[in-house]
Order: sequence, then structure tokens, then C-alpha cells
Amino acid sequence: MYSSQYWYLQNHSLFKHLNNSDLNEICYIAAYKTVRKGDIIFFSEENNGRVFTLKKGSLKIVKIDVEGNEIVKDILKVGDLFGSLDLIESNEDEYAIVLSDTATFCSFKTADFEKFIENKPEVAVKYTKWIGFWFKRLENRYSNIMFKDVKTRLLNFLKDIAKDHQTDPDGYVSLPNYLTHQDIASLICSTRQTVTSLLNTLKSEGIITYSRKEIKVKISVL
Amino acid sequence: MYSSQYWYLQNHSLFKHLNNSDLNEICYIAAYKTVRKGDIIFFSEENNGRVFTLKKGSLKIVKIDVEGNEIVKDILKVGDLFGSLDLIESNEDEYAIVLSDTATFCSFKTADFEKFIENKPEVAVKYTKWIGFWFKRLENRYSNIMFKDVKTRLLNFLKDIAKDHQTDPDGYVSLPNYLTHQDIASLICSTRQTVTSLLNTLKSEGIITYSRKEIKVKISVL
DNA sequence: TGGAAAAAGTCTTTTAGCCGACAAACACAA
DNA sequence: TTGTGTTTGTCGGCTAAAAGACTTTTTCCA
Repeated sequence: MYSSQYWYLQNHSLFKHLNNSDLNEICYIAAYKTVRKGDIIFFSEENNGRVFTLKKGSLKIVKIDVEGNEIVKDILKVGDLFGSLDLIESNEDEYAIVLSDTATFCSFKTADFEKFIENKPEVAVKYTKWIGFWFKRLENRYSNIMFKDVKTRLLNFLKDIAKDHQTDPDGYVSLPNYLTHQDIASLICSTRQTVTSLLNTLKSEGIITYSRKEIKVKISVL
Repeated sequence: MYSSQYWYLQNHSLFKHLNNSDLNEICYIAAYKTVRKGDIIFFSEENNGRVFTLKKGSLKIVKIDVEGNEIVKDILKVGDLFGSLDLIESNEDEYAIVLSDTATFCSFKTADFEKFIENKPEVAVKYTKWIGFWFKRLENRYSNIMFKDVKTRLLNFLKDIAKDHQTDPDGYVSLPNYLTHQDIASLICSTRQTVTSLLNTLKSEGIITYSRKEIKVKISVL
């Protein structure tokens, strides 16, 4: 158990080049938790001000806006960071929901993490670059939403998930489908009905096939 | 001249608490430049991979998208950081245009800056927090664009500039108007015509008055 | 000072995609 | 297997705002 945790952090790009004693140190301040499908991780309360990294499974990040609508902000996969990335404090109107059967994540109190990186400048720089990268990712996603029509956005969304999956010999990528049309709509900033009918359009165009459990995308068109 | 540069960095929130020798060090790697209205600062070529901070004046950040359209991404004011914030590399399709009569900025090569923060972890943490703050700002701007109608977006845009200006005794904030309707449209993700007619609607509603030189906004409605 | 270019103003037409309403299909529990 | 909640499918009406076309005003510099 402990060794798997050590192994995970050692292989995380943030901590890859640390020596053993530093790795022990980061392991020491790390808390692990395994949760089940549908479980919610609130970023407030006992998790207030924590930086998380996902060790296993997948999550969706949800935000409640002022009108009380649930907005799906992001889908995260293994290795991704989330939570109080700015090392300031957590957003009280945000939480994560587990999509996979189980998910394991690791977290640090921002204060601990801050203290840690103050003595490991190379981690500080890596972390800064990581945040910068995440920033650009957000920027791209939003410019996608603003300047592309819904169909393009949907295809880009599929492309985005597909890049983390293997292509089958028949030229299709099979994506496990954790998400409802409502979720997808929220992610690409559209409506349930539009997503449903666009998915059917794509199906009739031969670009995708899908069931409730998976979506298969013809990789060549992406 | 040199003392003013020293003074600027000393008072920048990123470097505020550095001792004299560290301040000298950051001053040593800083390059200053003063440019005039309309001048363009490309982020590629000789400026490739630089982090900038604006010492005086105001700028707009413009991006050329794949279709060749100019998108106004941001308006920056004194103290703001821009350029290769992720410390990786600069965006070749982005540049800054000077809006004020003159602008002075200070810049560091990312490699120099990276080296600097490696030995000043507290600056690294501050920088990370700064990026985090900028992150939230981006998030807010885009959620504004995605979920509000154009009129609300326009008002929020005005509010956003207004908060950096003094309120007149008559309850109006006077904003110098560097921007064309086209620029505003681009910032709030709308069209020139829509902005023009909305501004006139707001004028007839008594919420704003404007000329080519300034916009006055009734602060109470914001 | 005049004349061209840029910006602003005002129409009208067009359209993407939101929204509500309802029905069908599925999931899951008892 | 039957019932109940959830997700998906389909349709037409509707509207905000984009897009186009043209005029008027302002800017600015030769």
C-alpha cells in the first residue's frame, strides 16, 4: 500500500527528479483516499485549501453558479491536479464527482505544499509551469467555445478524450462513456437536446457509433 | 532613470519583500523599454520567451486566430504581467499594442526569471499565486461571456474598467476611451454593430454618456 | 484645407441553437 | 413484471444577436 503511494508520486511529472529523502518528505504530507462512483469530494470543509492529484480513475469537476445551475467544468484523468491550485483557498461552490467505479486521489494541504516547494525550487518551477500549461489549456477551451459552432465543439471534445485512448485496428477509438448528454452539453456549453441530435447526426454520417456504455469515434475525421 | 526602475520592481507585489541584493539581482536581469501609442510588441523574435510587466501606460493583447481574425484578448494596466507566463515559450500568434500615449514595460527572459525564482522560492510561490489569480480572472471573464447576454457583458466590461477609476462627485466614472467599438466587441465577444447600438441604448437610458474620447458611466447602476 | 480612411450609426435579413413539450427507451429496485 | 426515475429522441416555435449593406460622422495628415 505505502509503496504504491510512493511509486505514484515518484512517477508524477512534478516529483520525478526528487531524491529519496525529498520523496519521503512529500509522501509524508500526502493524504490518500479512495472513493466510489458517484461520491462527491467537496473542496470546502475538511478539504478546504488542498491540492489534489488523481492517482486512479476519473472525475468531473462541477461548479454551482449564482443562479444555482450545475456547470460541468472539467473532466480529469490520472495525473491531473485539481483543487486549490492557486495555493490560496478553495472554491466553495465547486466539487468533484467520481465517474469511474473507484477513484484514488492524493492531496496536500496548501500550507504544507507551499512549505515543501519553498525548499525544492525545482518543484516550484515545475509547478509554476504546470499551472501555466493548465492556464493555456483553459484559454484554448474557452476560445473553442466562443468561436466555434456547437458541432465543431462536440468534435473537439471527442478528439480531446480520444487522444488518451488507443486506436482500434478498425480505425475507431473506443471511449468509455461516463457522461450523459447533459454532461457533455454542459462541458461544451450547449443544451441536452442539441447534443442528442448532433450525436445522431454524427452517427448517421458514420463518424461515430455509440451506445449507453461507449462512444466509438472514427479517428481519421478528428 | 535606474532608480525609477529599481523603485518600480521594489514596489511590485511580486518582489515587494526581497532584500537589496535580491532586488539588485532582479534588476540586473530586467530589460526596460518605452514605446509609443500604436507600437506593437511581438512576443516572438527578439522577445521570444519573455515575461513582461507593465510599468506605465496601457496595452491591449491581440491574438490572430487560425482564420486570420484579430481577437482582442485583454486590456492590461500598470503592474500586470503578460507574455510567456507559463515560462515555456511565447505564443507566436499574439502581440501587444500600446493604447496610451506612451508605455513602459520591463521584461525578463524566461530562462533568467526561472533561474531567479529557483533561488527565491517565495517569489515562485507568489508568482504561482499570481497566475492562480489570473486564472480565476480568466474563468470569470469567460463564464460571463458564456452565460450572460451581450448587454450584461457590456455592462460588466464597463464595470471592470470603472473599478480602477475615481468616481466624480456627480456619480459618474469617467473612462478614457482608447477602444473602438470593434475592440469592445472583440473583448466581450460580440459584433461591432451590436456594441454600437447597445451603447446608444445605454446612452438613451441615461446609464452612460460618451464621446470618442471618453465614456462616462453612472456608477450606481453597475 | 480638403479628401481619403477609419469609425460610428442605422437599417434589414438571416440563422444557430435555445427552449418547452412530449414520447420512447433504458436502468434498477422491490 | 411492474413501477418509477433517469436518460435519450424528436419536433417546431422563437429569439438574440450575427451578418450584410449602406450612410453619416470623425479623424488625421499631405
